[in-house]
Amino acid sequence: MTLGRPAAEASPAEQPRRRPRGAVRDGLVTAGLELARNGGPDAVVLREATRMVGVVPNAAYRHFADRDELLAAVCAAAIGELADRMTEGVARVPGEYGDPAAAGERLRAIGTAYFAFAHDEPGLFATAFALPQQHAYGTPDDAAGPDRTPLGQLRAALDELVDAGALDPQRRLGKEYPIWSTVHGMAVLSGQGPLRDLPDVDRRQLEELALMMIGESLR
Amino acid sequence: MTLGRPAAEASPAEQPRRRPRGAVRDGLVTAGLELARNGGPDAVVLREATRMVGVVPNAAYRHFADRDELLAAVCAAAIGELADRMTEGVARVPGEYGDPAAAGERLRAIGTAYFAFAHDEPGLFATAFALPQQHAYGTPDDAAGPDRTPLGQLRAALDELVDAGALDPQRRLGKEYPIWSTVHGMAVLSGQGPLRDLPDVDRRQLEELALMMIGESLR
DNA sequence: TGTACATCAGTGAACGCGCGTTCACTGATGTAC
DNA sequence: TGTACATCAGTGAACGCGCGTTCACTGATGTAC
Repeated sequence: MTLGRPAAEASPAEQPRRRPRGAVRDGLVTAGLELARNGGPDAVVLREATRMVGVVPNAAYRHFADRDELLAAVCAAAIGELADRMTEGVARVPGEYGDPAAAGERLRAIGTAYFAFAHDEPGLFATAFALPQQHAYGTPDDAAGPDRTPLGQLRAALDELVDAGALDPQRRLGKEYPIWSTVHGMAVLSGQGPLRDLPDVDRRQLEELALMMIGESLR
Repeated sequence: MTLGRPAAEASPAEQPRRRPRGAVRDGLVTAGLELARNGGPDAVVLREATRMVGVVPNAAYRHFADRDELLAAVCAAAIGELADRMTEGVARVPGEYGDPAAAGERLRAIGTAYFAFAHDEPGLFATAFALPQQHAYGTPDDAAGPDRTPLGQLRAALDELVDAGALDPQRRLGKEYPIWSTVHGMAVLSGQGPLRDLPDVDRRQLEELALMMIGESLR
């Protein structure tokens, strides 16, 4: 898998050798993301990323202070992929805002997307939580607009349940954290964790149990 | 921190140079455990462990096929420490077997011990779940006798709740997994995870919310 | 009880590896006047 | 519009590092007869 041109087969003066602004940086992040996809955070090797982009290793230092800063960017991208999956899952649920049943389904869709991401992309999932220093998990990238982070989307789903009258505002307080924990814990245990060798059927059943437990705790 | 004698200051022929049987192997595991305590699974470096024991690097290969086998032993030891903490926590709860309130407290003690271990020993906690290949989590080391593994102890607590009449046997089925997930998820998120920078007070509050959610799901 | 021999558990030296990172450089691009 | 210069984004070469692992060896311990 090669991104950009490897130096070996350089274009024969047809194009300026210079890449468009930001292309190398973007390429490094994309390459790092691919490495993370296949091997988790430890596989995000700076030299390998530069090789994939077709650039000399130290060129990376024009764009990142060190390897950790590259990893941070990759990590943010991984979180973004998880967030996208959630958004898609939620969008797929019919029913207008405030409908109690639909609100419940949307919350469930968030959990399901979480499980699916952890299962389909174990490397990215691990990377999303291998934050070298930053969070970017609960803090919106923009001050305005809806919070598209995973935690933000979970909060929105719970808020809708309250608006729909399906959840007592009193019991809403802080509920996102135990719920997140339950989903995350199951994803970890059945993914990389001790339950990772379970057959698919069993795993799905455990995931279902987790979602049911969450449902119970909202009733 | 040095275990055993470093080769430098060898005893001047006072003792036979030979260590008692199994001492080097045990020393390597102990050294590895110490490394894991301070830096997680990645810090379990074979050469460093041999240095701590005071033995030449390749001596380790008399006792382990490779680094992964050493890590597996260290990982098992870390799981053992977690299990010990649970056992102690449960033992500290008064009230005889079958008393509903006491049974509930014992289940809670298991969760509390889990949180405390994750918080006090983040390196060991991470190592306990960095299983290179094996499980040893839900499978008892002995066919006979009570299951002392973390999952085994959780199961026992739930079984007692059933025996005490505090939990419908119907609802008992598979409950250990969502419960484990909730506790594990919270431990991970607030430990190494995105919530790791929370002040102690807030963290404890979230842990409490997780335990409450578990309580609700048993009612 | 004594001898012969196999096994065990260590030593010493070396290997190849790939990594992150630094240095001095160069040529293209963008900017000020 | 043209020139002078600063900045940007790459190259090329090299570094030190510590790791896991292999090889051939040696001397002590345990075992068979």
